[in-house]
Amino acid sequence: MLLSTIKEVAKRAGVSVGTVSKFINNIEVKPKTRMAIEAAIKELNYEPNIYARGLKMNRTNTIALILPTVWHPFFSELAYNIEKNLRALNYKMILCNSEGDYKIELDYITMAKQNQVDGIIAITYSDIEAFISSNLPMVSVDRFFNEEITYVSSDNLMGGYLAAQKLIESGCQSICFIGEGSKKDNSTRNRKKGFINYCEEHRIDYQVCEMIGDHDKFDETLKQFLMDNLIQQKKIDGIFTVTDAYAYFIIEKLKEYHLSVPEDVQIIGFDGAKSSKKSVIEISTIRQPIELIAKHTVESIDALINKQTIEKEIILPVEFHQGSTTKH
Amino acid sequence: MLLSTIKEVAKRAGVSVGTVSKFINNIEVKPKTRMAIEAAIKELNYEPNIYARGLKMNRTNTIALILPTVWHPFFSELAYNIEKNLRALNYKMILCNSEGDYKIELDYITMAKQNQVDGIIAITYSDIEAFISSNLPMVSVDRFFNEEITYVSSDNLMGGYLAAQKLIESGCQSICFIGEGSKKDNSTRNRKKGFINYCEEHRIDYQVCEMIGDHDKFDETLKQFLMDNLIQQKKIDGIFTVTDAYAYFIIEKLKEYHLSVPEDVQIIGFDGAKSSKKSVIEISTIRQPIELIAKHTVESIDALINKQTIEKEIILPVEFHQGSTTKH
DNA sequence: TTGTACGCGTTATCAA
DNA sequence: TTGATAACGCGTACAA
Repeated sequence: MLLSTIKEVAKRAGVSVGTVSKFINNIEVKPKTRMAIEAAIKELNYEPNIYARGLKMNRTNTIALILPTVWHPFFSELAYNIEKNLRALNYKMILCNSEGDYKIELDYITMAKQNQVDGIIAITYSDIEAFISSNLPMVSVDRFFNEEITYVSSDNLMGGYLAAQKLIESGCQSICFIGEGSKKDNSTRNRKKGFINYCEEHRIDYQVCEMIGDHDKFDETLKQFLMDNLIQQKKIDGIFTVTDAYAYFIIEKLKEYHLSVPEDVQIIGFDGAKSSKKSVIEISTIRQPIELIAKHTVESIDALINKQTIEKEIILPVEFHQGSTTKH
Repeated sequence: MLLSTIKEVAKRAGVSVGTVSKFINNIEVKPKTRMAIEAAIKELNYEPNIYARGLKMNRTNTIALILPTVWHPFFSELAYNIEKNLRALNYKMILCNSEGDYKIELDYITMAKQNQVDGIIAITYSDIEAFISSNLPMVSVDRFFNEEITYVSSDNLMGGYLAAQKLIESGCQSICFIGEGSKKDNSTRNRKKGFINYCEEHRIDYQVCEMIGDHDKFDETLKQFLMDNLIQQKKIDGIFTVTDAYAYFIIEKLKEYHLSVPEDVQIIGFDGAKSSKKSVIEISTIRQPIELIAKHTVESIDALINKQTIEKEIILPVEFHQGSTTKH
């Protein structure tokens, strides 16, 4: 079961390599020669060597997907859908878990530049612009870099707005936003902004518990915030968290103090990812259209690779998912 | 920021391509020439073309990971860890979601044969042996094919045994195994077998609710089983499910009939995967040593690629995780 | 220590 | 319609 080359196939079929190449690439050949080539390929168990082809064509049909970690419901659902869409266009996908580490991200980008891949899909909050050359097609998901770099994102602004609206409509009197952001991460900033927009438009009092950057202290800050506003005094009865993960975390914390959700406090998260195809979303949340994100991301990277012109900014609609953490 | 070739670097540095190649591959050159080459590389923004190298060397430092879907807690945790281990050995990983579809699996294997990858790591229950040539290194995870194909697996037999033991130790009087298997899938069969072994060794009555192959009817079978043994009469007070996913499913079902876990029925699942690094395992379960599996799998595939001799069968220990679905 | 020249497997050009 | 041959970028004998 050894592999053979196009040369051997040509010799066996009694034709030239050029003709075999044409056949492989679906260019018309005489029925008779076609049959001879087909037979030779089968007999010799021939498979085209993609690397020789890549060398010649400067195309490998491979895309790198760089994300923090696939070990996370949102990213695994996204990675699954992106791979599915890529495969439909005959691309392979190299999975790159950067763990949000700038150095690892650069390693992957270096790899990409070595012609390993035709393009990059990245979810990153590091400043990697400088390392992206214009001849390396890239699509950013969730993160805006600059006017040049195509990006695909959920409508985070609308998501935050919707969350505030739903909390109020479900009967909350006093609501807050809880999250941990980074300066770079405009998507989480927009979630907060949308939330605030709604509150200010409707003259509703709101609070924000946030910590930029310094992750270590957030636990403490959060605990203090919950103490002050929920446990010692029930000032707040509605919470919007920047991600579902935070929502789950807070639900656990509240349990410890015997506050019940949604009776005492209602909570809305953000993401709406499921940990597997069959599982269900338990909490109330703003759901990102993951399938759509994947679809548009792949369409964009494919268009970039094929030098077609495309929208540089794609914002996709979110929707509210009613779960068990808000009242009907 | 255009890419340049080794030729251009050589010209710029005033040396030959051979010398540059040596430098790239860490073969000693004179300090003076080294500096000239280093400068030229920087100036020309040179990156070695991995495909030209791969063509020449017949190595690409890329591994294909074939699994049903990364959109699943167990597989995403596994994929994450495998990629991490591969990266440490300087391999890239192509992620292949086969959705358990034989045809898609073969497509990926064809790709692998075209020299896209140096080896395959596969989690599959299809009969793909025939398509694996001996010159394509492969490690199977969880599935035994034959004596030739290296495989890495949890100790499923011990897991089933442990589950039965723990249920009994937690006070169960009458226990059962619930699962859906396939004829090919020896890992789930072993879970059942271990469970039965314990019961028979200790002369404990047990039941089995199982369906091989025909997925459509399983829902109905299961419902009937629960009706007969739990809802109408409380015959059973301990359940071992073949995976965590089934455990969750059954917990939901029991809720509908107002049976509470673990008070009325205790449940132990199998897998113990977390949906993200930070999340916690809620249910009682037999935990697979995912990190260890990843580590040994990667070591094995690397050894195979480098033609080293290795263990053909690696069985790794499982452990019981105490969660909220069994009594202490 | 460095340079030359060939080959890896494929596609593209052009002539037949 | 087919065949011959020159690239593609790199590694490596072998020669200098």
